[in-house]
Amino acid sequence: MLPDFNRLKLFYHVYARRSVAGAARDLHVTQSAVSQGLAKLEEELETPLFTRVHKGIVPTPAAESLFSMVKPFVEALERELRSFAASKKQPWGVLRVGSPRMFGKIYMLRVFASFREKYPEVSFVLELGGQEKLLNMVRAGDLDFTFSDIFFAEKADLSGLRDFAVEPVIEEEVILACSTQYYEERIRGDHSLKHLLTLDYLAFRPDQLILRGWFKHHFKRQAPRLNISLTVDNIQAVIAAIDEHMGLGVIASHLAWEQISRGDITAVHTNKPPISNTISLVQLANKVPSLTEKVFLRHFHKSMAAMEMHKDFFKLWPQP
Amino acid sequence: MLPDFNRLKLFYHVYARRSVAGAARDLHVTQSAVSQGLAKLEEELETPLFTRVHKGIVPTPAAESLFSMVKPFVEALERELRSFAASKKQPWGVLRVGSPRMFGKIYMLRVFASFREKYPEVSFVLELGGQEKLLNMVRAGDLDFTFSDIFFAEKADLSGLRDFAVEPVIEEEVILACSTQYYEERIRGDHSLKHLLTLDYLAFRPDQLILRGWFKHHFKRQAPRLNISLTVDNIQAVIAAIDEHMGLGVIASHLAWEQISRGDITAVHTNKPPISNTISLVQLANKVPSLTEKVFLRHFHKSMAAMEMHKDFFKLWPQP
DNA sequence: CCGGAAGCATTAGATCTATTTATCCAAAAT
DNA sequence: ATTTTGGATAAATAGATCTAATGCTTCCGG
Repeated sequence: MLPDFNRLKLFYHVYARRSVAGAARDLHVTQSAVSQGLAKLEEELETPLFTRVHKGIVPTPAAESLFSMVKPFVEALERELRSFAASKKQPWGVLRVGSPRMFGKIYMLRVFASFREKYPEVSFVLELGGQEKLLNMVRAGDLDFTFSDIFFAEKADLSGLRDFAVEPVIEEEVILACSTQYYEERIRGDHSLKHLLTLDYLAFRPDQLILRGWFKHHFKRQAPRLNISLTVDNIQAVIAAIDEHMGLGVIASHLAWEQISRGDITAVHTNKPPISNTISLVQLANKVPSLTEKVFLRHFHKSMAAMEMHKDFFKLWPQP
Repeated sequence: MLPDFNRLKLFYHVYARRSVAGAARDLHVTQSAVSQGLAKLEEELETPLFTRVHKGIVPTPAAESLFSMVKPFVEALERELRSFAASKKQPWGVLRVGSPRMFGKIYMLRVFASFREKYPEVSFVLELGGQEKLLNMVRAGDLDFTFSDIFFAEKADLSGLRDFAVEPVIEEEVILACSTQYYEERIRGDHSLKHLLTLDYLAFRPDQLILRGWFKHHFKRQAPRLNISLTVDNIQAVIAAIDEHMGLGVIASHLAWEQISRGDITAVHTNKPPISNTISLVQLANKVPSLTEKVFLRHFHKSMAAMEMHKDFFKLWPQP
């Protein structure tokens, strides 16, 4: 069906130089090789590409139109090759990373911004979404890597993780919290399941997965219907709702650290340690990371390390 | 420098199928061949194109951007191949023909029009101009063929005609003519060189080549300065000027045949036969004509044959 | 007019490389 | 446990590509 592509490369040189011998020089082969190759191409295409004249060759219309498609290809290819080479010397190009919504909005955007200050040649595609979707995108090559939290995930399809390399990058303490005022009015130390079920809840996303997760972890049973006073897909909005005394929400403690230290927000502990939400970097195990990727991940880890210095502050539990 | 093009073709299939084994099936080779070829391509580019996962491969960003340039090329190539095949079954595409201005405007446009009635898939590029320019364009492959008149050419570079095939297609009788009224008033049978030099002339193009040619032919000497009353590059305008009694112009007799038969225009003969201007079809000798070309030239010759039926009417000379 | 030189085609033989055959490995499906 | 699937690797081979040599034709310089 398609002709031999190397002969098209040969044709490209012959046409560009309008000369068999010239192309031979360009390609560092003998004139005979070019002559034979060209003849074979014409045979393959069943179309004469050049009419032979005394000392030289003259392209036919077929050659012109063939060249008009080979030329842009060769040129694009050369550009491509140069960009491959360039991105081996310095970070360059697009980095496509996935992240859980919360983590992405809070951390990643900041890291991207600071990275781009140093490497403006690198741009980012940030894909926010559920872990399953993100992992599938990594598996399909649509993302270079993704961040993923194990807890928030429903049933981590651990069997399918064979191909992935998973590296924990940060641990969050997941707490159920409300405003101190709400706590004083409605809870006053009664952390029993029965009592908690009478209160108002703030759901992060309609599936209430996170709330259910909290109850499952702390009471070993599926949470029954909860009074949902607000559903919203933005964790900052959940915290704002807590501030407004609208009820209880599950958040990462450090996200509301200021309010907690000031005493505006209070966590509801049980006798079990709080959920530890590990956020991990997930990528294909055998992937050879590009320079861009390596430099970015080094930058990312540095940023995380800087935050880890506050790590102790983020721990509410064990209670004093 | 550039990678092996056949491996790019291989890459195209591997990427399209996201599978080494799949590409092997497409290409009718073994899985091993594809695996090795792909490995070599990655080596050539010094860039991993796929990361190997358990049962399969996942494209890297480099593969994506490479594919984004290979894909349009392959598709364009397939289209091209189809159009090559199509134009072997029926006339198709563009025919680029050269012609002397006069001949082109008078004859060629008509022939094109009638051809396109039958083969609307064929379009034309008509290049009007001097013979040297047109021959060079044929030599360079910019025209498929050209029509050329030998007489009107200055010094036909006959040495350089080795590569051309020349085939006469029509003979014109070239005459010096004026309006009968002008003839009666200013010439009255005195066709001597001396007398003729006192008259007014109409030049077709500023170089006066044609007028000079007429004098050289009939009096065996270079024509001295002539009174040029009008210079114009359109032969119809020359005839119109003759009609308006502005002077003498050199034209092909058949172009003013009606006026001549009506007695409105008179030719100035000498004792030598008039110039015979042979218009020939010129093309590269070794060229294999495309189907389009063959069909068109057959059509052209038929049209010419139809005109040749009037051939006798076009002869003014020998005078009765 | 004659002997290079330039440009391409052609042939036969040498070289190279793309492909196959065969084997292996790991995970998934049966 | 066994088979199946997708891929990697090593060695052998078949086939394509390239070179060397030669011929052909035209142009050019002496």
